Amino acid sequence: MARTSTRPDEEGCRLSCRSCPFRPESDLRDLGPAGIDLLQLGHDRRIWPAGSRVFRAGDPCPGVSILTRGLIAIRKVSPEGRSMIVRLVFPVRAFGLAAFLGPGRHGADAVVLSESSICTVGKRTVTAMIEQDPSVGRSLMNRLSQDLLAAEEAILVLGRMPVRERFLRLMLQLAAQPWAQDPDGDGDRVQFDLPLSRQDLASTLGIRPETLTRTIHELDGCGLIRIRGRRVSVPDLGGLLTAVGE
Amino acid sequence: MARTSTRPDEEGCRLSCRSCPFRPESDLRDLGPAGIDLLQLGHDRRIWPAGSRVFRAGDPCPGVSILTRGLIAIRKVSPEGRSMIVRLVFPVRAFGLAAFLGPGRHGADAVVLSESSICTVGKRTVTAMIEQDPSVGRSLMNRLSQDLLAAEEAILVLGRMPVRERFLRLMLQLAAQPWAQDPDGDGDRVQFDLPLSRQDLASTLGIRPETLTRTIHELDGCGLIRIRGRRVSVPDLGGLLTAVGE
DNA sequence: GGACCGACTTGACCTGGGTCAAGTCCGCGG
DNA sequence: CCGCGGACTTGACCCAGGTCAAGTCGGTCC
Repeated sequence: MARTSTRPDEEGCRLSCRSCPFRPESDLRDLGPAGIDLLQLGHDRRIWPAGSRVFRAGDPCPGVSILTRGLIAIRKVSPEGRSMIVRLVFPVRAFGLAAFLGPGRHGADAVVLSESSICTVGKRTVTAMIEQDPSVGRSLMNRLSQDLLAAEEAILVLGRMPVRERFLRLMLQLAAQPWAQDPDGDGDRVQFDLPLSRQDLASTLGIRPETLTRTIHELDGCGLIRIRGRRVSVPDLGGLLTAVGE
Repeated sequence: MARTSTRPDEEGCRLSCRSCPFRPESDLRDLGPAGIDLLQLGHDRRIWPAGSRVFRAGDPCPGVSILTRGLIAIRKVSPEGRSMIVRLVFPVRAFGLAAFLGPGRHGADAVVLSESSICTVGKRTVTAMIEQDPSVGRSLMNRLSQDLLAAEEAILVLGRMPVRERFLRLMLQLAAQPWAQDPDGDGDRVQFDLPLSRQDLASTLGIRPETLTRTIHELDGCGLIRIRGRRVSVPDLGGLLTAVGE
């Protein structure tokens, strides 16, 4: 795992795993006191700057990573050099699990899209924690299952829905994350800053940046969502939800 | 799990799990003698006709299924009614695993594309087998991981490759299955009958049947692959492999 | 401040694949 | 043998999104 240009995590250093505010929301929520002690010794938390790479396709997988803050892209590149972001990792999700529980080598790159704080737990520690608390193994399997179901949903969306709807669905995902603000507090309006560049947005949607610009322009016209630079405001979340058919 | 129009599997009835020719190739390969006894009591093997449905999205998941012969499509349908085959299940693979290890309900339909023989193992039996032989749990996780990696590959292919290449890749997958014949025995030529209708092929590729017809016609012209009705012949497997960039 | 550079936008144009409407083919029942 | 119906094909046309070539904008480094 490349450690280029990372620095120890100030927040992390002050926290013990026992009082870590992220763990109860994470896939390690079921860890008992003994398991937490293992985690305390066996984990490493660092801040990764935007643009850095946590691992790349083919790398051996030294353990499991958990994103506590920021945004990670899982990106695949075809032999001819065509690349696509196949999945986004939001906080507080584990990633690199398929490689850990499966073939032992990563099948894609993990790229940091916006400054992220990542907890890395070594293979040996994970195994020990699972032995200590079997429910941890179950919740990791659960995560993997959810990821597979989400990937199959993504295949449906990519294959059968026009760009405009794909884009709106992505915006809804981003609007559900911790960085989204609700100025009125009534749960209807939402505002946030895009944690991805236009290029990365386009790559996530499987389109060209030019098409993304045009799509944003078009959506701006119909008032469902407003995007100026990186600032996104959704005037009516409910309306947006019905627009994507949910 | 719907059992409409299925009949007990003649082959299956004659076989004991101990001597089952499929198990050593399956995800239950690591089962010890005690585990095999559990399987013997806790499994059910039936033949499913083409067109039948093994489960549908939302169904509770009563266990794990293993396809020993035939072909299954995992199909998702969007709320607006647009549907797509998100994955094909080939023999001898387990399916319905994500629901079993995850949320407990299926996220998609499983449709039988060509007459299939399916071994179903109840939840309780699977749990007992895993307790008996922890390596079984590991190989199921392994399967799930492989499925996720394959799904992410499918996203890349769907998002970034033209129809012609998607089609050739699908043909290569089909050519690697047990039904493919090699008339000369030199491993270069391959022949087989398509186990899917044109409609299902199109649905797997995320295109319309009309486009599929045109693509096949076009490929026929350049000699890489020959398709007459359901008969497929690949004159030069190596050439096909390099054509898709591998 | 100014020069530079990369990210983004805009416009003009093209094309892969979708859509719609006729066919044609084939298997089946009578 | 005929008539029917569903799966597949063909042709004509269209349009979403890709491509290419200029822009413009904003940030950073002297």
